[in-house]
Amino acid sequence: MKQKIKNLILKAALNAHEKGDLPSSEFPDVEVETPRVESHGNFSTNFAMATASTQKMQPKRVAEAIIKSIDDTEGIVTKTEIAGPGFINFFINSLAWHPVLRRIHEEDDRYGASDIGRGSKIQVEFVSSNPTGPLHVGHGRGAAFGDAVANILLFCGYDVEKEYYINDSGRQINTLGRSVFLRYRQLLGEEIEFPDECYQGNYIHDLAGRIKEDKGSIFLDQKEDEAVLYCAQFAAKNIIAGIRDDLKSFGVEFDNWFSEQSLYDSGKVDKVLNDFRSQNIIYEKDDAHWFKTTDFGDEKDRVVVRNNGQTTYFASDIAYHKDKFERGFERVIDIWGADHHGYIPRIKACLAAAGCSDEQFDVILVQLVNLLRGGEPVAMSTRAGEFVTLKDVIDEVGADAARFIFLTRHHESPLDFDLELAKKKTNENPVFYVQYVHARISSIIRKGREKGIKDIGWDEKAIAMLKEPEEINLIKSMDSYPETVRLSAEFMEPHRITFYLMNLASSFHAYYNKHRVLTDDPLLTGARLYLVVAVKKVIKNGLTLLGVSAPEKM
RNA sequence: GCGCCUGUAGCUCAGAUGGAUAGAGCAACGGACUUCUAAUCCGUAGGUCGCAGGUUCGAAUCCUGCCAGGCGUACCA
Repeated sequence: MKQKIKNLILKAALNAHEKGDLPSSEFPDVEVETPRVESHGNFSTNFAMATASTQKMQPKRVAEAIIKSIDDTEGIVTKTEIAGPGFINFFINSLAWHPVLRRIHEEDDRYGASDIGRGSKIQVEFVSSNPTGPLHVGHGRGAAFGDAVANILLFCGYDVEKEYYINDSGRQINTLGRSVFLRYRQLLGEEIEFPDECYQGNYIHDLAGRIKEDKGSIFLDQKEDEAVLYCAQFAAKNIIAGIRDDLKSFGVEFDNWFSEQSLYDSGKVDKVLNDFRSQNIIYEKDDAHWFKTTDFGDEKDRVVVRNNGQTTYFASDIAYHKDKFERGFERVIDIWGADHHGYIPRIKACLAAAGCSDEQFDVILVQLVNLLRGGEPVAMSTRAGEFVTLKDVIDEVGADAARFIFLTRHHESPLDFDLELAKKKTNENPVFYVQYVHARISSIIRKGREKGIKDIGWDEKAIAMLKEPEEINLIKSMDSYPETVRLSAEFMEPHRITFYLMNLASSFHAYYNKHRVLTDDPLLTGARLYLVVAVKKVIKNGLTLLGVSAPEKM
């Protein structure tokens, strides 16, 4: 509808110019918005004000000229007015909204989809938690966010690949192996002090126990290096499998699991370091190798090879990001926890050095999650290995509630996640509020079938009976869904869809409480069913993008 | 110290990339179920958009400075 109004305005402006009412044919983009106040009409444009200076006319005069030239062949506009400093307000004929319903029924689960991505290859990398322990709540937010972004981009015509980067190499894996090995020795009766820098969680105990069951005490007689290596590989493999399971029960599946170690095995890390050496952007100082990231906007240079000869994680990250672009992605999105933000200039420096364009790469930071229970903070300490895992949360509140709540905030806004609130089945908890719409409509449909009411499809005469303000309101809301999806994709902000759904749900509940769908009038009943089924489709459509289910019954 | 993020109703947050009189939910108060699911709805009340300047027809939104909170500032990831 907004697009139609835009077209009307642009045509009117061109007409007015031809007639000589407007001196210039240069026009800015037409911006049409939905005013907050109803008395300002259904749509409003600042076009007259925006073009006034190039026309060298007063905004109100421009507005008059445009209104005079509006050619509304479809009869969608009932009234126009000039208001304030030069706004043009449009009032829409309520019957003109009805075709929106037909479109929703026709496009069905593709309603709101678009081709703004034009099939371009885009990679979304998220979660990428180290395989040294289970996922916690914060990872859940990243997972819900990344998955929703990927869904939305796919829906908008991008060729999306979801990737998880596994840091299965380097120091922390060695520490993991040592942690498990030490617990293993303790289990076999040795008295050893367990160092602070080792991983403390119970899962380390469990893994050590499994090794003991499988292999007995054989590692006590082997070289420590080999034993640690075995423990590390065993532990990492099992932890990754656990992460994969947790994500799956959270409804998140990746297209690709990318191993850091593979970059070493294929020689890609060495190659990129050598390339950079030959470009003289890696130099030696204090027995270490430094990448001159300051040449590319970073505040200080960064070590890529330590003085003990080991590469840093940063070395493989250079190779990794270069590899992403070599795989042909036109755009690469990294989703990180906000605590890693200091790392952005470094990665941008790599890409600049490798000749990749800044515009093709974006980092989206997701703020951390404060876990609460009944308003009180839940104590968590990663060091002491005491934390609420993502699995705990899914088991307690359910994947739907968790995912939805994670998406009720802008990603850069910190989020309080209250376990008690997430379980509440009241208006305080928006998940059920939205899902309830779907269940209610499903129930109406079932009741209708019991009564033998048949679907009418698109019947102009019947649909014309939909003229209650609450009905028009619902249609207007659904009309704006495709735009919401589009903006949500452009800004990579899934929370727009969350808020949209809460808003649509509110309009529906208001309608439901005031009017009956199944009435004595078959024609009216048919029309209202047609309306309500459209609402059901849009609700399901939006929930699906967020990765939340749409239940038939609650 | 420097960098990034945040600051909007008592609480939790939106605010369509500069528009008209600032928007929800919760909490508070008052109402609505013999009905298609009350996990719902209707009404009332609630504001110096952190503070101070600036840009312009017009600022919660853009610029500058300050205040408060969070995070970061490794030869850890």
